[in-house]
Amino acid sequence: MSLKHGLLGLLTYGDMSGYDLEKLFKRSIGFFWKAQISQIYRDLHDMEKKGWLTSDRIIQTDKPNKQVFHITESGMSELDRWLTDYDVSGDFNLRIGILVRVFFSLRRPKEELIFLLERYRQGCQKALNELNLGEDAITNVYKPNLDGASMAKSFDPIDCDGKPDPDNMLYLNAALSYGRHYYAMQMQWCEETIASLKNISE
Amino acid sequence: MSLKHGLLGLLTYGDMSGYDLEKLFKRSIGFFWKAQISQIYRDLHDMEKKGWLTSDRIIQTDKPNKQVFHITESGMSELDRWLTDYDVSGDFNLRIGILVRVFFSLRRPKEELIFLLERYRQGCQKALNELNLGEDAITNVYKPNLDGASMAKSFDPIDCDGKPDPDNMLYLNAALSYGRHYYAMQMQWCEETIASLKNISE
DNA sequence: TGGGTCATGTAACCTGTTACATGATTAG
DNA sequence: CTAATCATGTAACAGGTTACATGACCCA
Repeated sequence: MSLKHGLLGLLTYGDMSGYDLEKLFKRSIGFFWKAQISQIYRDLHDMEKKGWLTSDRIIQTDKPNKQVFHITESGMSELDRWLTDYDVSGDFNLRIGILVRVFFSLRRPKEELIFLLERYRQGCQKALNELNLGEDAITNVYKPNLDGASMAKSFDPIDCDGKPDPDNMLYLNAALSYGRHYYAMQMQWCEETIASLKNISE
Repeated sequence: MSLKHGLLGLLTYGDMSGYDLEKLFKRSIGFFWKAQISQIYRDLHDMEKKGWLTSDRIIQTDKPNKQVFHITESGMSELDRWLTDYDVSGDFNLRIGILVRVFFSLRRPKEELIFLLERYRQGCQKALNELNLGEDAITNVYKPNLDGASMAKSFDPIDCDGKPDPDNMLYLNAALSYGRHYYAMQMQWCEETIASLKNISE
């Protein structure tokens, strides 16, 4: 379980609607956890039923009305419970689809796998570029597109004087650093594997 | 979707029961895709309904009876369709729980995260050891514990003369190589992150 | 006598995906 | 005129997890 906890975490920075959350999610946790907007809405309503959130319906005339969620004491303690009890063993239940594909490659021509790995490498490169863009956006005087109450000002790791919050940046950097390691590792693996496939087929 | 395709792939090596498949799965694809036995049974029955498999009930007197599954032409073509159409984009829908945990670490004492990362590093070390043990078992005249009809002889990447099948080993090695890269990368990331956390707190 | 292996599964649940629907406003 | 953005969701489905149940045999 974790989309719920991701959303709880983001809601500690301020009250937001599902729509706001999705955008913030994409620019932050989204680099290592993909979420569908439909699931965000569902989980928000689930969490409201559990008492982890409350919500207010904001009437707007120029735009559609919005439902703004607020984390409760109970939600806060659930978040802290999750953080404290976090069990790493679940992280070793891997599901790396590409390796299943590689494993059964004897059934297909070698060129097909080389082509596939080339596409995979490109995908990694693209993801790495997006990660670096996201990092730039955050570290270089990044400002979320606030429109008053809707977006949490305090999410911004840069404080009011324009200086980064060193602790928040530390954790953000740790996560981004994983991303860089991860994609670089995979690109290297692709290149090595492609090379070994080409050696054999010559 | 992919447990089904993993099972289809293994069944190309020979007819097996759900129980046999689970053991074989653990020693092969299991290094990069974890499966529950209950799901294996369910998916086998689903696939039989779809016509990808047929099954025979084998009556045994000393042991419980078993249901042995056989891949059909239709199952073979589904496997090949999946191999050919494999879409890498799904592999970039990451869900790396530990990074969500790291991202919200400002809410918890630093020591807690250091402790968590230390456990994570140990988990990687353990997974890496298991991978190496598995590799040894396969490359050094590995023989699956065959008991006649139940286990597929042809799964063994070592042929009848005791020499490895070079092509099959190539794909197996590519997958194992990913595993080594993957765990080594994560261990390095843990060490770097722990070091940076300790620097700050001093 | 107790625990492990053999061998099968069911049921409830949780999580995530895909496709669809509505309808106004705004920018190119 | 068209596409995007704002803002909300529902329904059906696919995939994975957890807990439970049965019952015999074998080994220490």
